[in-house]
Amino acid sequence: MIADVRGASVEETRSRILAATREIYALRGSRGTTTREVAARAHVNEATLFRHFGTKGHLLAAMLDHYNDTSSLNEVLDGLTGHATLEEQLRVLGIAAIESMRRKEDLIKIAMAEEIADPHAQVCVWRAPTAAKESLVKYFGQKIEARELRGDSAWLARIFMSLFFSYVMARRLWSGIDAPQDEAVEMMVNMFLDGARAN
Amino acid sequence: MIADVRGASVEETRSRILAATREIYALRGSRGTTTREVAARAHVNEATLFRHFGTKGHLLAAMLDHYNDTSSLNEVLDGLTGHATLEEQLRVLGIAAIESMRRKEDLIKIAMAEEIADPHAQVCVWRAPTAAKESLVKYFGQKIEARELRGDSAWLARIFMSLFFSYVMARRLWSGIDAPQDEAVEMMVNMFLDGARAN
DNA sequence: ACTTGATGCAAGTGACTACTTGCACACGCT
DNA sequence: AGCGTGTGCAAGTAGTCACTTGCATCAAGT
Repeated sequence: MIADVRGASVEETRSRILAATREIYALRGSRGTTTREVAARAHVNEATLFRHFGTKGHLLAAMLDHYNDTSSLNEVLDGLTGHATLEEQLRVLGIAAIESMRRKEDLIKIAMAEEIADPHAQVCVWRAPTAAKESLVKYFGQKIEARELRGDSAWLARIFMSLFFSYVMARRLWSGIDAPQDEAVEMMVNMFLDGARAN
Repeated sequence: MIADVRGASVEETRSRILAATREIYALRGSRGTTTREVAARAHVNEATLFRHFGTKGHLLAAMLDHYNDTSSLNEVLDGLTGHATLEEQLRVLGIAAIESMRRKEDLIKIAMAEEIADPHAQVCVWRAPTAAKESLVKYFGQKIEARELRGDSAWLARIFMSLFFSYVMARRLWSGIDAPQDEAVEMMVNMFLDGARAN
């Protein structure tokens, strides 16, 4: 029996359920995910799912918590001192932002769509971006103090992240131009630094 | 009887149903929307709803089609010659973009979430932005020819719209900074034109 | 006056959903 | 060896959902 996973550790079962939850949730949205389908995909009995998480709501919350990695950007920021120029640092940041968003694209989209329907999901999904935001604001603050950038650090961070947020979330709209990612990042960073005005 | 609207024209009934559909979809998401609730909000019998649209899926498609206004941006672009400076033109464009996106924020979110589930919804909702995109690319092309801007017109358009797309769609993330909209637009336009680099 | 068609209303159908229950099995720990 | 616990399995419950049906009513067109 493939489905019989007795003997697997409790944590393994749990994380298999959470992974399945994420997949189904991304496919069908919060209302569309059924505990049956999640259980099936996790190769777990539906009853086991409920024994672990009690209700579907708790399951979703647990999943969103579980896939809420807040760490990544800070590591990137720490490793940034190795890069000489400001351009280079921003490119690294941009690529990190794109990759992080892409990894959670599914969750972000669903969470945005269900903004009103499920406020708790909101909190969970936006927690990581919020932490990232704060680190970024601090980073830009330092760059302003060092007279490498000008303006308001919060707005710089907001605008900087806008570029990559849209790059990931609305790339469907721009299917005409599909430059390789590195090139795109370079273009966006250049725009961010120097603008588009001629001369 | 409030609910008895016999005598209203067929089109009126139809558009009342579509309006209700939009409201409920925005509130509950695609799976959370029930035909019962839509019918109730439209002050229409559920059977009438099905007599008009056949299935829930057709109803959604009809709603997305119905609220797909492609016109607005071109009018704005036409009225742009009255504004003297490039900055001013871009600000007007930015405000128009924000308002247009805000008006359809709910639809955009639905479409994004539905990306996988229902490809038809995609086509409907992205039709207007795609048209807008093309006009904008042309506009930026002219500005480049006139040596007011530099770069690739498609990318300029993409980056320019990124700013406002994120401004609307991710404003939840930036609840800390809530400058008045005009100020925000000014800031974004300035960034777009001159970048953030010091000196 | 008669027909036509859009609608209301009430009831219903079958499918699906979240969640439960009772029991058997199979591991790991002592 | 024995016990606890995590799991499978099958059946079930009460509710909800999309969608249908049959019939009565009302308004407009001819």
